[in-house]
Order: sequence, then structure tokens, then C-alpha cells
Amino acid sequence: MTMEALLTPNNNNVPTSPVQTTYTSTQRYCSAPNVDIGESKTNLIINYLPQGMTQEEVRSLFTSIGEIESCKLVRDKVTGQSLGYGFVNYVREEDALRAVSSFNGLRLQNKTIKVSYARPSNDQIKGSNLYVSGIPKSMTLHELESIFRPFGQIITSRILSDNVTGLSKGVGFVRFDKKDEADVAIKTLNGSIPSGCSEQITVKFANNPASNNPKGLLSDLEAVQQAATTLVPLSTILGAPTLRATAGGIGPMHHAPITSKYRYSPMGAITAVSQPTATLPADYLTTSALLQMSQLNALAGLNPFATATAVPDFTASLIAHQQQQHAVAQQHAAQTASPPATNGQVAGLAAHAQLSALSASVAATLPPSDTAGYCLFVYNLSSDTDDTLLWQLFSQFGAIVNVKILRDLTQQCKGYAFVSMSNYTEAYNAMLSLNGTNLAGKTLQVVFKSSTPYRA
DNA sequence: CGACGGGACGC
DNA sequence: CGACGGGACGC
Repeated sequence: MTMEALLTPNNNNVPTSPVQTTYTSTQRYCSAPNVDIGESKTNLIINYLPQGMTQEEVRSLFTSIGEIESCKLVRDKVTGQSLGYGFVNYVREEDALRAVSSFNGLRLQNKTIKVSYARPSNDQIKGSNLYVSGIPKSMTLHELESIFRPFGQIITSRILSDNVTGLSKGVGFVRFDKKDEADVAIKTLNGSIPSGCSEQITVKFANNPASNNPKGLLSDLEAVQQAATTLVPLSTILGAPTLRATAGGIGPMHHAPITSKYRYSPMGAITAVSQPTATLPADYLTTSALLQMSQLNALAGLNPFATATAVPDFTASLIAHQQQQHAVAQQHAAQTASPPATNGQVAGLAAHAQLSALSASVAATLPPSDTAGYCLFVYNLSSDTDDTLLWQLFSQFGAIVNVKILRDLTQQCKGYAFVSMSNYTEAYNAMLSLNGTNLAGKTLQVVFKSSTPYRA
């Protein structure tokens, strides 16, 4: 994964005008954000959320843009598992617009979320997804859509492709805006032969993913196995129970809030790899353990400093971010940004050494009370830093519990902030990946918050 | 590249 | 150059 790619929301999709869906020759999916919603300019639908992300985490992320009226993560009625999408209704239209601009295309853990206007609630929406088979292997998504477009507004479409070869499997999905549009499409197209083709296509309503997924019970195990290949559990080093298993999100408990007033309790631990036991003192996370873990992670190919030759630079992303903010900032005033777009690059090894030095005598810091999570101290921020930027930077590595930017009397950032993340490993990875990077011409410093004052 | 329709505003 | 919050705990 290139670092340049880390912070690249789809800024091209700023919905100031209807989005033209673009296609490449090999594209097999289509999921353009809604733009031309006539009403409901405050209500957003969020798709492709990471599996473990909770409603409160979604709320926290989107509240960084502005006041929200409601937030609903849609979950399986029986298991409570997130279905990976939800709704965020803002108080103000301009905040909803900024949320689309800022967060559509944002990479969260292993997902790229989609943020678009929710269609007005309508009983015709449900069950309008079609399963199409018999698609000629050479047919493009664009061609498939052109067959279905006469029957209504297509919300999403996709042609499945072979994981290995990347070639079309000849089956796909077309989701219409309304069920009766899907109905007519079935009646007209099922058993038909598209022009220029030789075989019939089959068109029917798609199954509910939850009801036909035999791998459902395996997904947790697969996730654990996948995690085991990319991250070294702390227990390997410490002989201690594993913390929550890694990025990516797994079971419904994965991001369960830590309710203990005291130390971390591994209530969300993955049963396959850990035993819930006593609490884990913060001083368990010694410097040597951190360094060993760093080395082991480097062996696993996880540590970006192990392979990267240059420190990533978020200047371009920052400018894009600021442009977004400026584009809609008229009512929000007080934006006196002057982005110093210097392109300073620092050697990765130097940054790593710096990290080691800063981590000395520093243990993972658990906030004292109600704000559960592992708290990172983020320094060398420019005076115009805002919450959303930090959300975008850090949420790539996992769930953020809280972002706190310290400001002076004129609301200028005092140069530092605290970012609390619910998962230790994710916070650690954020530190490894972001410390020493360039943000707005400054070398960002990210370390676990010290439990004692800096000059103690 | 992945799962786009909840809940409500009374029954 | 410089370098770690705030609310609320309740004696």
C-alpha cells in the first residue's frame, strides 16, 4: 500500500453538479453517489462501512463535520451484526454537503466508504436489487447498464469477476431505485438475448445476502486468520493475553465500548486467539516490547518504514481537504488558512529513530475515565488544523473514539491534539505510519500520550 | 469492489 | 525556537 494512496477521498465527486459516472474498460462495478436528490438535503446514507464499526463510532466521525440530528447504523435484527451501512441526518444542509465532500471515498480500515444523499424514504426502495446471470464474459458494465437503464434509475451495478484471473464470471447485480422498475426489467429482460449476443440472460430478484451466505460463520475465523498473517499479537511478545485482534473489524463485540473505569479489559477479544483474563496494566507495554513488536511487524511486512524509501507527504491531501472546506466555508467563516505547501521529505529511518526516542519511557496511555481508548499525542499541527482532517488521517488505521484539538482564544490550533483510538494495535499502527510524515510542511509527530507532564 | 432502506410520527 | 486536555469525580 502506498502512503500516497492513504488519504485520497474521491474529491472529484464533490456534488455541486450531477456526477457523471465514468467507466474504465475493465470496471465491473458502479456506485456513483446520489447528487440530484430533490429533497432531503440533510439525510445521508453511508455504505461500505467496516464490519466492526459501531453506531457511536459512525456518529463520532460524522459529528466532526457538524451537528447531526440522528445516526442509525443498520444491523441484523437477530445477530446485531452491522450490515455495513447506515444513515446520518444532519441538522444543516451545508454540513451534509461537506460530509459528502469530505468523507465519500474515505478509506476506513479495509473499506472505502460511500457517502451520498439518502433517497427519501419509500416503500418501493426495498428489494429492488436484481441478479443477472448469463452475461457474456466480454460484456462491460457500461453495456450491461445500457440494457437495464431504460427501465429506471440504476443505483448500483456490478459484474462479478474471478478473484484470480480478474475475468468476468458472467453474473452480476443491478439495483434499481424502485421495485416496480426492477419488476418490469425482469418481465422484459429475463430470458431475452441482448442485441449482439447469442445467449439468453437470466434476470431475477437478488437474494438477501444474509440468508444465502454459507460463509457467514466462517467469516470471523477467516478474518482472524487474515489478521494473524499481518499482525503479530502482543501475546507473542509479552506472554500476555492478546489485545483485541487487529484492524479490519470482526465480530459484533469487536468495537464494543470499554466500560471499565480502570484499565483495559479484553472483553472484545477474539475467542480464537485469546482468553479473557485479568486486566492489562499499561506498563505492560514496555519500550522494548514496542520495539520488538515493531521489528516483528516489519518482518510481517506491515511496518511501512521497513519498505518505504521516503516518508509520505500529506501536503496534497491537505490542500485538497482545505479546498473542500473553503468551497463551502462561507457560512462557517473563520477560515484563515494559508497552506504552506512545501514539500519537505524526511528520511524514513530518521523518522523511525525519532519515533523510538519519543517512545522511550512512554507506555500506551489509557484515558482516565469516560473516554475509552488509547490516546495518541499529535504534535506539529498547523494552526488551521480541523477535526475532520485528523479524522481522515487516523481513521484509516482503525476506530477513533475521540479527537481533541487544542485551540487558543482565537480558535487557532495550538499545534497539538489528542486522538483516542479504541484498539491498541490500530493506534500503534497509526503512530508508526503517521509519525514523521509531512503535513502542511511540518513533520508530524505522533506518540502515545504520556501519563505524566512532558517536562516532569 | 463490500450488505442501499431504519425508524417513526400511536395502536 | 517550542512539546501532553478537559470534565467531573467529591473531601
